[in-house]
Order: sequence, then structure tokens, then C-alpha cells
Amino acid sequence: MPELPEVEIVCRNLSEILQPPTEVQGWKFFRKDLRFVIPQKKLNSLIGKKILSISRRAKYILIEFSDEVVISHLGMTGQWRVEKSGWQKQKHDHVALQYSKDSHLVYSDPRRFGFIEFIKKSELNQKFESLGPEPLQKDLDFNKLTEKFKKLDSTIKVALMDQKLIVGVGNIYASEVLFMAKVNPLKKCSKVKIDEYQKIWRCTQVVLQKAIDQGGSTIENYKNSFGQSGDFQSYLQVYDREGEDCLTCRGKIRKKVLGGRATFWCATCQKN
DNA sequence: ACTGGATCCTGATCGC
DNA sequence: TGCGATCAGGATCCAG
Repeated sequence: MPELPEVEIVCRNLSEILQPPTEVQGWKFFRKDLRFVIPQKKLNSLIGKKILSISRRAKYILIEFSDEVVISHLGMTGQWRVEKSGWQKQKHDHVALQYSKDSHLVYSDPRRFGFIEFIKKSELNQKFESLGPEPLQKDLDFNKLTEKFKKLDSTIKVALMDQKLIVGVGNIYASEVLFMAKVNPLKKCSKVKIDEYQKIWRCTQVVLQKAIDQGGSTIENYKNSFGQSGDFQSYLQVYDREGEDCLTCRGKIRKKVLGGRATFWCATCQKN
């Protein structure tokens, strides 16, 4: 589900809901593990403490306290949703953060690929040291990225999804970005031309920004914290459109599994 | 040091 | 209608 745009939307929702000086009133735990064991004791130690800010790094949501950071990753199917008084626990609700007398933020996640971690602020840099740059940062260094990608042996599609190289691009947006850049996803990184890389970085920014502006993509179950779906799915050009006509040239949309993930492209627009 | 594949988990969908 | 196989927005671990 959630790639950079969806995580960004959830972050913005959480920022709005947990505006300072919101304090943690309590936690409810309905399960002891997600992808990892939930650090219940450490989270409970935050009761009474103020939430200072909510931010995003890659596809991670960071809830910042004075000395600690709670990290939430949504995996494939994680959601944080607001519940007011009298909410009924649903099947896949695993954790709830009580942030006012009768309000909770509930973490639900059917597949439980997501996780909640607790770390000291001082450990934050180390935690994320292997992550690539944020694609939407204003001073994203296109040349440095291109240089790094040029050396790789993998396909451009697989590399684009590698969080060590550049963060935030997942399976949907990788196909969409390459369509917009008119680059064949099967092409080896070393064969992609310099001007094609320029287009790829630019299109990555355009696609991700537009997806954020549209509230993300709702394919199966993505909802923001207020239960609303995104709109970007109606702008998808190739993802999940195998056998259909390209919306630009009427060529056929193809599908191939790369690195274990379904990959879509237009056989005509992205011939190269 | 890289790359590709298997793996974690539940639910929806597809084909027989 | 039923049932098994396959697939799904992610990231990590392991073998080659």
C-alpha cells in the first residue's frame, strides 16, 4: 500500500491531529507483535509526555518526543485512523494511542508487515544511515544519483525501488515514473543514458508530488487517518493495466515480474 | 559487493 | 458454491 505519497499524507494527518501540546494519555495493545515485538513498556514510558512533532523519513513516520522517537512503518497494509469515543475494536486493530479524553489513533494492519519502534533521538541518524536521499528535497543531487545508478547491474525498475539508493518509490510509482520518463523498466542501469536519468529524477519528483496533491493512491485498502481514500489511482498510466491500451499511444501495456514485483510498461512508448 | 529469490502475514480474486 | 493457487502498496535475510 503505502509509498512515499501515502506515508506523507498520513504524516500530515497525524501532525494535524497531534498538534502540540498534545500529550500521550495512554496506549492500548491488542497484540504483542507486528513485524517485530511492540515495545509496550517503552511506549508506556511516554505517557504524560508531549508530542513535539511528526515527520517522515523515507516511508517511516517519526513521532518525536523530547528525547525519544517512535517510528511507525505501515508495511503493505498499515493504517492509522482516528476514533472518537465509543469505538469498537476491529479485527486487525493492534495498537491504539489515546491522545485526549475520548480520542484514539488506532493502528490497524491486516498483514502485519508494519511495525512500531522506539528509539532514543541520539540513535536516529544511525538508524537511517543506509537510506538514500529524499526524492522531493529541493537540492536533490541528480548528478550524484546518476553516477551511482550508472554503476549498477540491476534493471532500472528494481534500482528505483531500492531504498538504499533513493527512498520513497515503491512498486506502483516505479512503473509510473518510468512510463512518464519513457524509459523501459527492463533496461540495465548501466545502459540508461544520462539524459534519460535526468528525466527519471524529474519524473520521480513530478509523479510523487502529484500523488501527494491527490491524496495518494487507493488501490486496495489505503485510507488516510480520517478514513478517506486517495485519488491518484485514477491517474495511473500503466500500473495494473496489463493488456490494456496505453492512454498516450494506444500501444499495449505489458507486464513482467522483476525482482519479484509486477512491473508494467507501454511496449511502444517505452521501447528503448 | 552485488543480485535475485524466499520469507513474513492475511485477505481478495481467479481458475477449475 | 467450493477450494486451492496466486497475488498484493515493503523490507529483510540468505545464498550464490
